[in-house]
Amino acid sequence: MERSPNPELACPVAPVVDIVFSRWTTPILWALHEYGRQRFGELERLLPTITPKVLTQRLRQLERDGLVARTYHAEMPPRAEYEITPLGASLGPLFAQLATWADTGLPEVERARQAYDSH
Amino acid sequence: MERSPNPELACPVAPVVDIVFSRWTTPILWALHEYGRQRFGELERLLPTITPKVLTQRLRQLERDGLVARTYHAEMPPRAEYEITPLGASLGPLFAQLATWADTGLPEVERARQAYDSH
DNA sequence: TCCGTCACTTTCCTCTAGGTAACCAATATG
DNA sequence: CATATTGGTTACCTAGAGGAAAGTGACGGA
Repeated sequence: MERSPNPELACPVAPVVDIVFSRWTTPILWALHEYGRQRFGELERLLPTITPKVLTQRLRQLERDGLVARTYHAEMPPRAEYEITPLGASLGPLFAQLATWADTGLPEVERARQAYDSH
Repeated sequence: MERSPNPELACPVAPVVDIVFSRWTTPILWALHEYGRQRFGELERLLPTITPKVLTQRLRQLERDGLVARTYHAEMPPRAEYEITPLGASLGPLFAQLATWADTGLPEVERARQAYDSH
């Protein structure tokens, strides 16, 4: 979770990577950005292979980092709603550019791998 | 290394994350982009806390993915040079945008964390 | 003959993100 | 009474990334 003193000295991008890019944080942010405010169970359905433990962990981290806001209604059964904050939404253009790069970049990476793997 | 079937279904950004964003791949790409072609030992000096094992591992992966090119001179002592490929360089604007986001985003994240941690 | 240089390689270890499965509180409904 | 619902929690386990430290091969120089 904590970066050693060096990588970020050499690279201003490194600290952002820690906060935004991991297996599930990116899909969660994307889902909230695409489909708007969602309940816990709705997020589970949008990300069918995530487990409740991990979903809670990532949501808590995103909440702590100010990228996602949680609203809890102590009804019975309870209701919890998650939505993107303005800070989280400010990542939108970045995600869009990443998705654009993926369109042409991923196929090129795939070709490079096949070339490399066949000596 | 392999994504389960789902996260990328929900999020077109996820596959890119695997290729580009990890502890050391980002700093390595950044260093090669900033300072141009570098020898193995020069990279070690630019990233003082990386170990040779990990540097080799990440460079091989970047080479296989077509983001970095390796030139080996079988002299004695040997000489190996690494440089960014056009595909790797095409990530430049993205990294720039990430660095820009970091300027205002990271302090906001820091404030959010302090607010969260003091209940 | 021993030392140093360079680009690694090898072995061993630790740490953590994530997965599996079971459990829980509190209430409404049948 | 049992059951379903919701938003989690808990204990346990595994795989993989990364770190530490030592070794390697081939040669040139002292």
